[in-house]
Amino acid sequence: MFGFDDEEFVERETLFIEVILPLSLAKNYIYRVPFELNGQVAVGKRVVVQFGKNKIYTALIKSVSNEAPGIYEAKYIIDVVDAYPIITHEQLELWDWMTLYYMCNEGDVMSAALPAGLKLASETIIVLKEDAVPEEGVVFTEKEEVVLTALRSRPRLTIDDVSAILGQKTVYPIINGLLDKGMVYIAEEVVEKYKPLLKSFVSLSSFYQDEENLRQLFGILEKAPKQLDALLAYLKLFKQQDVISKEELLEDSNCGPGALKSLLDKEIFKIYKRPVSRLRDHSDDFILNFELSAAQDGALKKIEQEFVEKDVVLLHGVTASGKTQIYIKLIEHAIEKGGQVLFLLPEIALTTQIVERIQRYFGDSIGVYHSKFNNNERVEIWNKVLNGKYRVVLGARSAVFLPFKELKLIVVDEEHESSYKQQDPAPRYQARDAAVYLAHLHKAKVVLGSATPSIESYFNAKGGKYGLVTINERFGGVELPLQEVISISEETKKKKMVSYFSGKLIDEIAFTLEHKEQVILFQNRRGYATILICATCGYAPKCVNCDVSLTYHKTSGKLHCHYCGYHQSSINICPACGSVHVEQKGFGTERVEEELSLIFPEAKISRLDVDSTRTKNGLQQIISEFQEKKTDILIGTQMVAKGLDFDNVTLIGVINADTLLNYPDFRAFERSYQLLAQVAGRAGRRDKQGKVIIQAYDDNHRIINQVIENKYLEMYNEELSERRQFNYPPFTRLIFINIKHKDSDLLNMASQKFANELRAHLGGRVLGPEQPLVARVRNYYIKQVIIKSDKTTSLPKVKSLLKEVILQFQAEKDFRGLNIQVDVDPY
DNA sequence: AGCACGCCGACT
DNA sequence: GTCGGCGTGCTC
Repeated sequence: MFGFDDEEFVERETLFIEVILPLSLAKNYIYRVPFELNGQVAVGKRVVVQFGKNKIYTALIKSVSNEAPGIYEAKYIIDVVDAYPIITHEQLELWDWMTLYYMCNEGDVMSAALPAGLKLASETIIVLKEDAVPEEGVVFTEKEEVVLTALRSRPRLTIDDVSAILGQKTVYPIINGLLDKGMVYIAEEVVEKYKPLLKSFVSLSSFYQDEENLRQLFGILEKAPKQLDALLAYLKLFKQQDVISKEELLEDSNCGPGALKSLLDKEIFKIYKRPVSRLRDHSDDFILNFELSAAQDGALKKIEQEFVEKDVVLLHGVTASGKTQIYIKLIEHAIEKGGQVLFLLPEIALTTQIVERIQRYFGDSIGVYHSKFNNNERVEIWNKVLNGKYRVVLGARSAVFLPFKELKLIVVDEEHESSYKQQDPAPRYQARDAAVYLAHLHKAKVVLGSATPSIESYFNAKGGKYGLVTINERFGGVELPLQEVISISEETKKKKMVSYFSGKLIDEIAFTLEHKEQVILFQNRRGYATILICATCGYAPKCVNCDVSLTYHKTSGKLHCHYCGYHQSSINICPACGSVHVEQKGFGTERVEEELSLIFPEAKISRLDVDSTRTKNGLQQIISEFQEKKTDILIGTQMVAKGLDFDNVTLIGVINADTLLNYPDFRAFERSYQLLAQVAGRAGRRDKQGKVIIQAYDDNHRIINQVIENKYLEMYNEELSERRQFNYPPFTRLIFINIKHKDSDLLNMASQKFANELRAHLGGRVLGPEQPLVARVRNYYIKQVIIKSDKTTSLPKVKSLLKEVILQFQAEKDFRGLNIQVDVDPY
């Protein structure tokens, strides 16, 4: 080709790129591409850019254009990192959606999405100029001298190093001084954090690959039996596999490293290094052979049938109904069609058998992705998903960010779990919802599975947006536990209550212990007494921050606030009137433990709540002691309902279900039902039917019966229609706004004003500032304002209004220092 | 996120 | 006087 061809033209064009920086910034920045890099820039690749004075970051190219920004001169990019885009088009779309939907910055999403290993680290490095001679008349300060001396023994120092050497934080004046005096310069070093793991492999040198030479070698090695042994082991291994690692050879040949070294010295063997996977090998091709039960098969067919019309199906299957097998079949079908599958699990579930079972079933083509893995491993999984080596990925919420290419199916197990919602750093996303959107981008299907579905998923299923499939029987003939609701009022009348326990519950506990089986008792309050109250004047100690009653903890002898962690020593005399009649009202796990030990002095009882597990390893120790049957009875708060599997528990008692059913909002009532259903489903073994005893006052019997009869979803209906009656929109988009400040009075004032401002814009649908609760984290007070926008107001509209109000608000001089976090929780 | 700049109080 | 604290604003 001669003359002006296209390529030459492209090279002459000046390109500008919009990049996302991995920082929480309100907008993206535009950089200029030097001609020589024109051919390399592409959307989805990373670039090295200088941002600010002397910081270097890797940013991601969001778009490429040839129009220069009008007002400012764009900086040049330093380099292009990737040969190929590491972010797919769909991922960028997901990021976009997330920034809008959860009201955060693109940089927040990028930081959350990329494993740290793909974000390059930059370190500012100070280097001594080799030929530097101070100009005449230049005097160094003492601190400058110290730094210069340090640089002479070690010519490269980071800012942190200088800070350490001088023993002070502010080092910039000194470094600037040295820069001005021409003694040092700043070098920026971008370090790629990911290093592949190299492993040593052994191979026979090419000379001995020849049969004749090899035969002669046997003769030569006759006098060195260990070396001969190594050679034989090598040849044997070579028949089975094409590469042989150093370890394998040493292990198989019982020759020491000495013998191997001599073979290397004699150039019989060669060592070469190559990158290997850090991940555990699951090459054992053990196949779980199972047949679906009729119920499972029916559910599977129904799901696939629903998929014709619907993109999302809610699978409501009772505890132990064998949802995993259904997932496996669905995954199999998706893989057969050449697709990739994402299997989302709550964080805690990732360490349990379900992962192992699926891993065994699908072998090498499966990846596991969650926070316990280090950066290198995460990058490795990322790459394997990108190049399609992994067909199935099991992961916690952050796995929605992986670079899928052929996504066909997403399974969200335990769909109701709150750990799918990221709480603190932005982006505060709900991974289940993000998964639905991700699937939409890939035209993939979604199964949401749960024994206790979330209210929003049920709502979507009921409204016809999602399909609904139900399994009502347990898998493999395991019987549902016998469930019995005991009336506390009636037992009291009959004088059968002993402390907090009904006669029936005590009998059952005794019976269970006799049979060397275990008991879990559930009481959803911690501490000893819920309230202390003066019998004479009615005074009750309250938290100084939160305006809630303090709970008495006998173990610590203190009064604790369960909201903010505030505590003070307990009282025996009423501080208001001096009376000695201070009564205890309400009871928690500590009290249950104490009372129970009086009735069963022989039994070994332990307690599982936030207090008893506060010490390091506390939780693990309590659980393993119970699993090893060193404890007979475990008393716990809702922690006992969370995915714990004990195989010898045949009795579960709910001490007081009424405390569970007192709910101020629909989130709380949802959680109550879930907890109750989870607890009630957990008793029993494969070979023995379990028992569940639920104690409650009469008014709540109907609700409890319905929950345990697994008319779980009907409960939602009732609640929803009740709310409709009161003209209280059952499904609102909630926008939580946390406002933080160090000064609680100012915060109270500001949140009132903020809420009023919002009301003026949004028409009276703002709640929260009236609530007395002000939580305290570190030295900040936190107040929550909640916007309930019903479906008549569009979410983008509410958001833009909200942004406006926040900006306006933060501009006010009185309220500076106010930290406003927005958290959208939409339905 | 850094980092500079500017404004204040407490010290050689 | 200036060192060092923190609040504020900016980075293409």
